[in-house]
Amino acid sequence: MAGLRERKKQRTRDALVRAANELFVSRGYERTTVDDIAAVADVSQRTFFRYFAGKEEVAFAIDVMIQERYVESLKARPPHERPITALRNAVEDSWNSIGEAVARIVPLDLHMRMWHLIETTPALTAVQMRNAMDMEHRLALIIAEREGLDVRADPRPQVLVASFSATMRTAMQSWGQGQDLTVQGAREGARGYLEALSPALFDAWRPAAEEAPPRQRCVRRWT
Amino acid sequence: MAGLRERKKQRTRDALVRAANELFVSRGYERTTVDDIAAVADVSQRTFFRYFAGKEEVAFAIDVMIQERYVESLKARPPHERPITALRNAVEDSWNSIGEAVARIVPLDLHMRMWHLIETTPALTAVQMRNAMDMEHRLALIIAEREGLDVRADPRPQVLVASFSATMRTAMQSWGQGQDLTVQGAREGARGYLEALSPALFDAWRPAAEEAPPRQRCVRRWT
DNA sequence: GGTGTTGTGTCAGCCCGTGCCAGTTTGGTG
DNA sequence: CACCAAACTGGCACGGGCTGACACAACACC
Repeated sequence: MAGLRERKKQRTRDALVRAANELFVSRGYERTTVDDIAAVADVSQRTFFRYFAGKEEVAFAIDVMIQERYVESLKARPPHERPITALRNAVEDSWNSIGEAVARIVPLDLHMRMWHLIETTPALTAVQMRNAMDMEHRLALIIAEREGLDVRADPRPQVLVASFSATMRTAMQSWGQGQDLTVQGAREGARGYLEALSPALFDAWRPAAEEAPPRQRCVRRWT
Repeated sequence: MAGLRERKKQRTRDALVRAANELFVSRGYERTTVDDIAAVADVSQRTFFRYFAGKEEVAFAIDVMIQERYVESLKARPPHERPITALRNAVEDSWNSIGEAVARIVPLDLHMRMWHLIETTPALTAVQMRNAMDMEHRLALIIAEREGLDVRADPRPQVLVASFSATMRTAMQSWGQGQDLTVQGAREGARGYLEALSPALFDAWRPAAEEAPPRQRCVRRWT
């Protein structure tokens, strides 16, 4: 148990996150001012900016936590799994523990609505995309490590992670547009999209004979 | 030839874009104020905001134009090409005509440096990612149309486009980090990454026998 | 040339974000 | 317990992004 100072800081931080999430969800991101958030959390505006670099950052506090957990899950996957399998299984793993971790800071359904707000607020989707990109770099490094590759010389880890991440994002997006806002629904949606990933790139939509197959000698180049 | 009013507007707009690009590149995005841009283009700050919704928008004026051209290229691809082939060929097509189109507004090397600035400025990369996402939706619609699919019911167009786009982005990124900032270099880099795309998802990195193959019965679900 | 439309400049004002300084709380020490 | 140094906080001023309102100038059309 850390000192009083540390605990106090954690409490104000959580209060700010909770206040921000509630205000954002109830009256929208743009229509919420930093002063509002600070007032609800009972601190000054100046203090808010000592905890978060900007208004955007507080909106992604939960997401960042979730991302950290995912990275840990991936690192913990056994090394004999193939890259894409590890990526997929890490999703399943982290989804099991995320719920309660989130609930310790904000109610779960509040976070769901917050996630939906991010998807529908341009200024926030932009930041979300950049965060996703940063994470892709980290994941590519982990995959490259697992496989003993140099991420600078071999594009495959980066490409694989980027495609995987893009697919997950797409799944989450269409899930958010539907009505079923349960975690279970997201999980099943993601499974379906991931299953569509390889065939979509195999291009097994029509009989392959319609077009001459492209030469794929690239495998030799990196082996 | 449009009226004087129309031409004048076009000229101020181009002047603003050019001024902004030059200032951004020379002293950085954050250290350039809107007043600076307006001053160089010889208009008031208020007028700037009548042409562009924000400081970010003027930074992507050229990119938006390029994106429009790419969409046109894709629409013009013959319908017998398979989706991924059409996407790839549209890249080749548009790269042939983009250079001169850009040069009519800003010098080409200035745009190259601007592109590099976007990659290295967090606030701009975020917007770039969102733009890319918006475009993915448009491309998925086009692909779905070509194939006679419903983009809401079948995730494959969205997944394919997302993976393709992510791969292109990755290629552009590693190209920007290198020294060869010629269009030819970008073209060849993109080819290599695209060739890596399918094998990376096939997972042909190690002998497949190490792990039981995942069931892929999904193809049946959408045929 | 007169008239309505459209574009522009000026001004005031809100909000985000930062540097600065003074006041308060906490943790450690004699 | 008293004291001090470190860390945290609040208040203030200010620069910069962005918007609404209004008056004025430039264009288009008759």
